[in-house]
Amino acid sequence: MAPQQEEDRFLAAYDPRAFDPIAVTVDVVALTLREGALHVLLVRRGAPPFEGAWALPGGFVRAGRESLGEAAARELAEETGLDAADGLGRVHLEQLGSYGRPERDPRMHVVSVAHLAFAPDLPDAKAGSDAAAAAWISVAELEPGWQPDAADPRPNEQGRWPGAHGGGPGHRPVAPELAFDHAGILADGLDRARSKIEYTPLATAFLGEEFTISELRAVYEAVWGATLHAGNFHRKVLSVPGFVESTGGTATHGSVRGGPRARLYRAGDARLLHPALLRPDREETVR
Amino acid sequence: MAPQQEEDRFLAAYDPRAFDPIAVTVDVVALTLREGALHVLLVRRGAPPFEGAWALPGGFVRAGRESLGEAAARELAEETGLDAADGLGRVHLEQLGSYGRPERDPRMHVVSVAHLAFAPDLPDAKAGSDAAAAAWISVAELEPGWQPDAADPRPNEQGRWPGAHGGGPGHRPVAPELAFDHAGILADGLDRARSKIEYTPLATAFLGEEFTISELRAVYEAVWGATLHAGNFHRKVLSVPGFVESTGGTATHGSVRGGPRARLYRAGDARLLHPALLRPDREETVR
DNA sequence: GTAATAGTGTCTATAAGACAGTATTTG
DNA sequence: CAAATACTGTCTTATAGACACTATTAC
Repeated sequence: MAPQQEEDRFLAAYDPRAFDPIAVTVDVVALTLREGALHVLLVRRGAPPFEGAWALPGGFVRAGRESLGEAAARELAEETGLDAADGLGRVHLEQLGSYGRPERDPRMHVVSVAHLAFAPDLPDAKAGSDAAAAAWISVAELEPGWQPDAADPRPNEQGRWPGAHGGGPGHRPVAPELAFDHAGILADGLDRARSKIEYTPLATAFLGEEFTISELRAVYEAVWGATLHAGNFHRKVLSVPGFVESTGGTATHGSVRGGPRARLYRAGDARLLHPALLRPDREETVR
Repeated sequence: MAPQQEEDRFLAAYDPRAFDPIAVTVDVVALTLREGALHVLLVRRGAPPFEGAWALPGGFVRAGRESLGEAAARELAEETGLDAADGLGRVHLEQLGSYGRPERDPRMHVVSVAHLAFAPDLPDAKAGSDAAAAAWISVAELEPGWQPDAADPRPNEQGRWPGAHGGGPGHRPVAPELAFDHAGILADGLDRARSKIEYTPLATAFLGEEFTISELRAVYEAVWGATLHAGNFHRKVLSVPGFVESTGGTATHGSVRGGPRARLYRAGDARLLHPALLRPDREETVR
């Protein structure tokens, strides 16, 4: 190590302020199900850099005043309009990872601590103070390897691009570039979500307090982009201890297209699923 | 949101420097096997705060000059004496998570991006510039719920506490408090390591280029603190595609206490294990 | 020789998936 | 009534673990 660097380090041990500053932000990959398809919360940036581009919601951590998780919950609340009282408590929020390449923000070195959130269907997003717009965007339209007929998500009138990046009605809009390195963060978040529901009961975080097994299966199908066998899924879920517990009730209606009224369940007390629900068809893509 | 805070945010969108600074550090939970037992690299702090206490190796990220992973690799190299040339390349290094409670460092708000490293048996550690000492410390002596006879690690002459926190020869020293929140980071790192070797082939990162199945089993036994069935483990490892591949060679000697010469293997090309090697006995501790 | 180990065979319990079948509801 | 769905039964295959057995090496 060069002598100058050693001197730097020595000083820093006594006063970290001797270093050039690095800004710390939190970003949130917030996922929800709308119209049977997986959606992510995005904001349109109202200021440079990347003004006008879509980005993950996030912002600077308030030094000395909040932890990383608190900052992420605050940013999420600002964009969703939720507060702790009316449902933020039902949202699952976990840390995803930190992103700190020096050139990832043109202004200065910014380290972003990304978080991942699973939310039940929420009302339309509303822009926070520094965003021009906020919206739930269909993940299928954002992913490069999008396969339009995988899992057959119902055509959604809701999830269209609000405004920008045109494409008249009926046209599939071109997936936009996300600001900064947010495309990579989103990809990591989707990876994490897809594997996390394998071995934890967090798929239930996408649903209301009470749900049917079919609704739970719809979560897995939307997140994984795969069709699951209804009968085997049903038995499997009920056989994993602590995954779900019966409420004793039944749904008030059958399905839209017929069928008996399904029984209702709530999330159980397990934190990990034993045995896990493994994704189908991953053997060869993995090596 | 209060008007003053909105104003803060508006300005920050244009100039992040308007915020109070947060320092960014990296810390490394570096694990290795010595004398058949899991060890972690610790340093004795040579400067306040927590001067004289043991801590994870780490330091400040150099603003604008390195990514988080590069900073972690640099800090690890400084304490282990390795450089990219002579073996740092064989060390597995991944991000563990970030820790940012405002009060975790008494000097100022410091966000630490913790990393996790798996290393083959390395030479004795040597203190970096700002540490009074560095040493590989037996993990068993650091964990609260330590069970002295679990997995029967051989009594190690090497892993004793060098100096501090006395305890004469033959006495088990009291586990010391780690500086900052490093005890929690270490616990998270051990959790991650224990689950990561279930579904990835990273246990091989603790071994040399060539190894026997028994050496690989010793890694699992040391990390999990459990005894595994030799015969079933052997067959299981060979049955997972891409986990290990034969080199064609055999060990030059049998085991210390007899037995045939074992065949040699190297790490295969799989990145995930299918099916995974599940830890025994976790059903009820998990809920 | 004795003891420990490497590697393999076999049996059982469990789990996953394919498939079928019954009862219930919508339209 | 026709069609879709909720849920259960059954069969086949893959896997995990218990146990046993042989061959090989150290001392």
